[in-house]
Amino acid sequence: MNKITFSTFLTSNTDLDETMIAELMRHCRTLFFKKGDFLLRQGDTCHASFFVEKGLVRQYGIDNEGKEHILQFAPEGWIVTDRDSLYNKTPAAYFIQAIEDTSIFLIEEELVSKLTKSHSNFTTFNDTLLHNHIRQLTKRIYQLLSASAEDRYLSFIKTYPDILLRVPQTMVASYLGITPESLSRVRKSLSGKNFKK
Amino acid sequence: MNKITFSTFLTSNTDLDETMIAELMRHCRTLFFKKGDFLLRQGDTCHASFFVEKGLVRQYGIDNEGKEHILQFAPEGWIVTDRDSLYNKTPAAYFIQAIEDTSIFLIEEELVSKLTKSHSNFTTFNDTLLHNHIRQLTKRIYQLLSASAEDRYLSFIKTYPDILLRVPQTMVASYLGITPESLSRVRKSLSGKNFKK
DNA sequence: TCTGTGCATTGATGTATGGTAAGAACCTAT
DNA sequence: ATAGGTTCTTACCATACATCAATGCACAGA
Repeated sequence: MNKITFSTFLTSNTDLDETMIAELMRHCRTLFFKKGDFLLRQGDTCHASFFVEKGLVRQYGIDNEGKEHILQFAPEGWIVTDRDSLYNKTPAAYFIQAIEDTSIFLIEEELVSKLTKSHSNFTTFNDTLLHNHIRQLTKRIYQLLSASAEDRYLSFIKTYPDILLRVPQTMVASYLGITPESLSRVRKSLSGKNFKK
Repeated sequence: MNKITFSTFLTSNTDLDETMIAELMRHCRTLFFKKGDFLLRQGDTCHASFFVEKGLVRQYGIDNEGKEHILQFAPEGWIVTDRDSLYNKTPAAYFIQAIEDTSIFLIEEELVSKLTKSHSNFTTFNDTLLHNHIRQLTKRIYQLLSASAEDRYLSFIKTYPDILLRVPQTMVASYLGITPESLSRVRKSLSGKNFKK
């Protein structure tokens, strides 16, 4: 996967003008994380949003039995953060971790809230992010309520074909809400179905 | 349940001043829905947010097998809308329906976006709503991934004891992602556990 | 090259939840 | 009070998915 800089992302996906983008760039910095490093730990308070320039990140939680549950993957061009912690300045409930060597464009919340106050363009951009997030979360809930493991897997393949190839199946299973063993069986059963056609 | 007007809601939950609240009131209206009436149908485009003054509303979808899946309940003091449809002006994917006789304070999106541009207080209020929604959705996903039907039911009881008493168990089951029969068994098993202690 | 470590697969078996069908309990309207 | 609808429960059986344990495989490090 190629690197995507935040500035090209903004140029092609928003109405923000050159001046605004340049200002953003001046106040932010790029950080590098090795595979396995944490961008945010459960219990920390989150102060920034993370734009993934290169690499891959996951957000996940650990339940009382020690099992991991993945809320989200974020590859190049995605923004990931703990919105609850960020907005309410409370300890984060989830971890954010690099699962490949990753370069992150760090956007401090302080800067965001400053820009939001002064530039309505930027407010709109932020608003769009929130709405996209809500749409995505709602769709996921609906799927968890209505679809079988197999259907959820098929939908995952279709929606995130790129991610599928970059993460271990264990993590895909965790995202889908099933065990790795079950995912293996789902895949086997699907491959059988394809050959029969 | 007692009626909650939008203006008292705003007074006690936001920073909005009297003038702003008065302006909002002037441009909005209250609508009444009978039990079973639809505030929004799948396929319609949503143009407003619905503040529940009195009564109870649900948002739900129907899958290809004809089964209903409830995304959300909204009792007095809650705001419900189809954010995707509202923001992107696309056809709604879900229904919004009154499940009691309900009085709704209708907030046109056009008004919201006008106020958002001119009054930063109102922008903040709107932003808070979006963040609260995201927090709630994320928590729900995490529960669907990690908790058993019994645990989800216990959590529902704890979080929405009022709603539990006002909706048929069929709907609670649909919200939890299980069948009414399973919910009945979960309840039976729980009542057994309580007596044994 | 050997070896360890993590990941994927498989089989045997267990458990949670679903499907069906019947009846009981409860509303509501006449 | 009766009838007709809906909701809830229960019993029996079916299925989806989990758990446990063993094996194989690939790849990184000594």
